[in-house]
Amino acid sequence: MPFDKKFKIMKHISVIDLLASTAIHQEFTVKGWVRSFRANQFVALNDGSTIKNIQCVVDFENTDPALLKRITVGAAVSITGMLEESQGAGQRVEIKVKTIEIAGDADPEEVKLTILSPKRHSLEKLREQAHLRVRTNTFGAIMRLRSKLAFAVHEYFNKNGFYHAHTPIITGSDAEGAGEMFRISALDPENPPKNEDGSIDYSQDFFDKETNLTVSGQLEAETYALGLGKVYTFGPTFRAENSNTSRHLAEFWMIEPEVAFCDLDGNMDLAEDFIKYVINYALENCQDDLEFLENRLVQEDKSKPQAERATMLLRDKLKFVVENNFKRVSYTEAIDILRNSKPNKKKKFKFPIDQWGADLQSEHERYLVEKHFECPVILFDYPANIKAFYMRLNEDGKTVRAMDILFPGIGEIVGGSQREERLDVLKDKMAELDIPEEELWWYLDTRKFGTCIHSGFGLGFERLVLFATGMTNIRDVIPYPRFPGHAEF
RNA sequence: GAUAUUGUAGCUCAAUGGUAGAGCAAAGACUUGUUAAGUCUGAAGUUGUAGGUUCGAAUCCUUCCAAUAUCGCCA
Repeated sequence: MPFDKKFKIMKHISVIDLLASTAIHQEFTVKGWVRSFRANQFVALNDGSTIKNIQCVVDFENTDPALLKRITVGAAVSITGMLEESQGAGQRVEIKVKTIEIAGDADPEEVKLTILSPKRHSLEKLREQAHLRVRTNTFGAIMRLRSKLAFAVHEYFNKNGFYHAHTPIITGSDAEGAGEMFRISALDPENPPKNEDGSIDYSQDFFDKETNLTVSGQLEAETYALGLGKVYTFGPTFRAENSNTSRHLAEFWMIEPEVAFCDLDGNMDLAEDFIKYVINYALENCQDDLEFLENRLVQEDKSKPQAERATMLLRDKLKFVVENNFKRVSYTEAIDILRNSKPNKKKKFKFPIDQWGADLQSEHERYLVEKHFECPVILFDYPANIKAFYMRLNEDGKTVRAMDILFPGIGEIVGGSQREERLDVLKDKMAELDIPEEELWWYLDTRKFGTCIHSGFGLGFERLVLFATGMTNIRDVIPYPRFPGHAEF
């Protein structure tokens, strides 16, 4: 039984249920926000349950003009009336209004200064009013899709025998090496206790040590994989990097599965299967929102030169990902492809590829994904010296069992690896990179007590939402984006 | 952090160094089965900021601020 019926919390029906209802000539109460009020009688009402509006027809000749005047764009209203078949062409059913109550007024003179005013607004303008943008069609669609995708993430792992591990947000280890961290402290910033050498004495802080916001739950997830077998984390992650791009955030949500007795091949299989499941879930469960976002992109493309237009519609692009295998290519093969590529020979790359061992720049990744293979690509077996300390060293002694998944238009969406399970090799690597063993004693313990082959990856949730929605700026797929200089709202 | 571009009405944009203008939105009136409704009317501006060049600056120069894109770091 639906929650609303069971607990009688809501005495009104949602728009999504009303639009699907066949209860013609029955009375309903519906509550939402006025999207438009046409011809003094047609209220387009939206309550967020779906991108679609319910049309409510007001008998304006028998309604107090003072009340009609308060039915303005953005106002919250409660409408009671009969569900009837619509005489107009745009909708199957509509509500013949019996009573209309203004729950919350919206002064048109003030509404016109906001993005609520009924016209097209740029995404930049919407970003400045992030608290109101969820009331627009575009952001309603994006955020409903984001919510559904998050649900699909949990559903996938739950169906496949994974346990959700809640790894800490506050971390006492600063050896993860995934980026600059945000320090957290309860000390008086005006007058912190000092050591003799003038540095801040964190032993007097809340946790008796220096602590930060997590940059990754991976190390903790590894310890849980080596007990629960298959685990995943899905939570906020923080990076204090001064990154100003359309695909980086200082606060983002990361999905990190970790699996015991799983090698890199199994890891790639998991990542590919997972992504396909989640994208397919959106295709099957978010059709109205995807249709709207697809049309939005088509409209946007019309103002672009032919060469910059999308070659595939949004939903076709998603279907393509679901139905086709990702191309798996070793780093060494990728270097060969790039070295012999036209842009490399014609010196079109800003960073020419000449020898094995070079880190791939985004221009190279884009070439592989968007020009050469034209599909998602999994790159694996990277040179050891450009990757993190915990990745499994291959028998060749120079590559590690790392893999990145590259998506068209987005770049790196997944970064993962088989983890180094051999205690001596791991210790040598840490010594090489000056990572103190004392910091990670608990992590090293996993390699002492019943170590085993295991693998995992990190997937940036917002990058997945970017791909699924066809949006191009990551700040538009999270309610309140955090990036350098921006923590408003 | 680097580079580039942009900043004019609520929004999207015009304006050769010479009177700041249009569309949309909003307001008022009319119309009333509309689908981003329609018709008419009036209103709306310290051209991001601070300085400079010039008889004259939205326009040229400099400072600062902001936004966006690309790059680096990554997810």
